[in-house]
Amino acid sequence: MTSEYRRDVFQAIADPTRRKIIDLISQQPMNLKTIAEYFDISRPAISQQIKILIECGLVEVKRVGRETYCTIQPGELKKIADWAGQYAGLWEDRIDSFEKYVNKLHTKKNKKYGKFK
Amino acid sequence: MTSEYRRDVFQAIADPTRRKIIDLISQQPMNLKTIAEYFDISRPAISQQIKILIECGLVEVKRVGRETYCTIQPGELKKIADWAGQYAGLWEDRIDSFEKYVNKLHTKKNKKYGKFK
DNA sequence: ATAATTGGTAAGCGTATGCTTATATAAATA
DNA sequence: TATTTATATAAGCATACGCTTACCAATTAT
Repeated sequence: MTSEYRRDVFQAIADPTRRKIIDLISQQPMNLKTIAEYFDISRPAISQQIKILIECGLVEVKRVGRETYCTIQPGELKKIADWAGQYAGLWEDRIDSFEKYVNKLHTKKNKKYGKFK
Repeated sequence: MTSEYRRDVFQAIADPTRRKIIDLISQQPMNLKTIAEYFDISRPAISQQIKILIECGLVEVKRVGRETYCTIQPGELKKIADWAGQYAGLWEDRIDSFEKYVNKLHTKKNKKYGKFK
C-alpha cells in the first residue's frame, strides 16, 4: 500500500454503512460527529469507514478547527453508474429466456453491420 | 440463510472476478468451463463465484446436459446504475468549494436564529 | 462398459473486513 | 489554565471472503 494506492471503488460501496455515509454527505457536507449520530456504531468505526471512502476518491475531507468536514466526490460514483449503465441495452427489452437472448444478440449484430447487408 | 435469502448486489459486484464474469456473460451466455478459461483460478472457484451471482439475482443458470449456461439478469444491474445515478446532479453542477457550503450554512443559521440577533 | 468431461459441494486455510476499546492530540470552552 | 470536545490511530478479535484440493454425481464419448 504505497502513497499512490487507490482502493477499489466497487469494494468501497459494498458496505451498507459506507453507502449510507455517501447518501448523507451527498445532501450536504457533514463533520464526522454529525455523521456518527446517524449510526449505532462508534465514532472510530465511522472514522475508519470515511478513511476508506477517501482512499478510493469518493470523499474529500477538510479540517476546520477540530472538525473534519466530509464532502462527496461524485466522479467515482459516475464510474459506477457508467459501469452498470453499459448493460442498459440488456434491460431495455428484457430477456427472460435463453433462446430470446441469443436472438437478441443476433439482432444486435445485424444492426451493427446492417449497411453491409 | 433461508431460501428467500438474497445477497447484497453491491457486495456481489465488489469482487473483480465476479465483475469480469458479468462482463463475459453479458455478451453471450456461457457455460462454466468456458468462463473458467478466462481466469487463472480453479473451476470450483468460478462455480462458487457464480453461485454468489445467482444468489443476488445477477445471473440465471440453465442446465443443458452436463453443462451449466449462465445468462445475465440485468435488473439488478439497473438498481446499481440507479443508485449511483441518483447523484448525477452532483457531477453536473459540481460543488467543489467548501467555502460555498459554509456560506450556505451560515445563511441557514442566520435564518434560524436571525430574530434573536 | 469404461473413460473422460462438466460441474457442484465440502473442508481447510490464509487473509481481509469491520467492529470494539484504549490511548493520543489538537482545538474550543469554562 | 483545566476541562471538554472532535478526531485519529493502534491493537485485538470474531467473522466473512476467496481460494485450494478432494471428492461425488451426472452426462457424453470411446
